[in-house]
Amino acid sequence: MPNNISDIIEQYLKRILEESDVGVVEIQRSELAELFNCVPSQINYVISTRFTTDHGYVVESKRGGGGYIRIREIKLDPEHTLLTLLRNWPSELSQATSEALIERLMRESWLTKREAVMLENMLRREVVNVDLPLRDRLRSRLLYTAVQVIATYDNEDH
Amino acid sequence: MPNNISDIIEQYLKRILEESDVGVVEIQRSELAELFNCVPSQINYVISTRFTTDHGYVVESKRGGGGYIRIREIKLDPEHTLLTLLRNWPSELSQATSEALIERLMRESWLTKREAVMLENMLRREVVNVDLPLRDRLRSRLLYTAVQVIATYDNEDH
DNA sequence: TTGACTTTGACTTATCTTGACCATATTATA
DNA sequence: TATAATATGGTCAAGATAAGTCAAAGTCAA
Repeated sequence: MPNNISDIIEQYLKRILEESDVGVVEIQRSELAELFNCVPSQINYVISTRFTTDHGYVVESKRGGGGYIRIREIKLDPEHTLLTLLRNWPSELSQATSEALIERLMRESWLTKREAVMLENMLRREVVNVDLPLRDRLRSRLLYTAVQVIATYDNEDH
Repeated sequence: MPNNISDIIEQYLKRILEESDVGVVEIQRSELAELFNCVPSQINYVISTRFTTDHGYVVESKRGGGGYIRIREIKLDPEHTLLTLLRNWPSELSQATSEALIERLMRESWLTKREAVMLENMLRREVVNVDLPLRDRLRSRLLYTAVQVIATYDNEDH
């Protein structure tokens, strides 16, 4: 069915991702581009259109010698709790709302008690003390990033 | 996974450091360079990017005949580590410095791996995306708060 | 023929590698 | 003992490597 390079690269990456049973794939942009005879930035296009958090992936990368692009799958529970949460993430978060969210995540065992306390304190307005509405946007990005991490990294302590 | 010589040399040195249970490793620059087939100054690069005081290491060296480079891992007094750290907290923190600090706290078991990854990601400039120098001040406050929590909240790991 | 999606490439940023030249300590020699 | 030779390590800037951004151009279906 795939009739363009982007679709082909997408399928390729998803196949590799399935074969790696840890849900992580690491590639070199230029290498992959060469494999599919396209310009390197095409890889960025594929990633930014098909491997977003909406799609259930988190991407990291490093430039320079020995650089890479790493794609991780978001871990799914039956309810797709974290994926759903990330998909509908609000662009602004008040302190009260973020605290409620953190409490909920802790109740559902996504966060340890200590992580929850840490996040709650970090997101207090005295700490994130920039002017509104920037503050609420910043708080949103911070917690979003934290949730992204718990969605992709296993916590060996629990 | 390390795809470049610098990472490999870093891992090598850290392994040697662990094996030597006094937390000290002494090398000869040219010898090490030869071992990894690189120019001697590459060793300096590795040290200056991965074994700084922020990372929790002290490096001494001597030139001339019988010269050496000695890397010492500095473990702070377990009783007062975090309090001392908090007392001398810098008002601004770059991304590189905060990453070094987080890595160090993890090495000394003050942070779990997941907490460390979470904090590192939250403190990235793309996330804390306000203009400098505000960004570095904000990063400082955020990490300060996190460390404060792990200092007061003695979790099950300690 | 318009609009969404894809492809391309010029330019930017980040990180690592290399080498020429510099500084300092030890050892040999006058 | 002074000085020269040798043996190390240090600095820094240029070059190499690799990913990111963005906008212009191309494609294709409705």
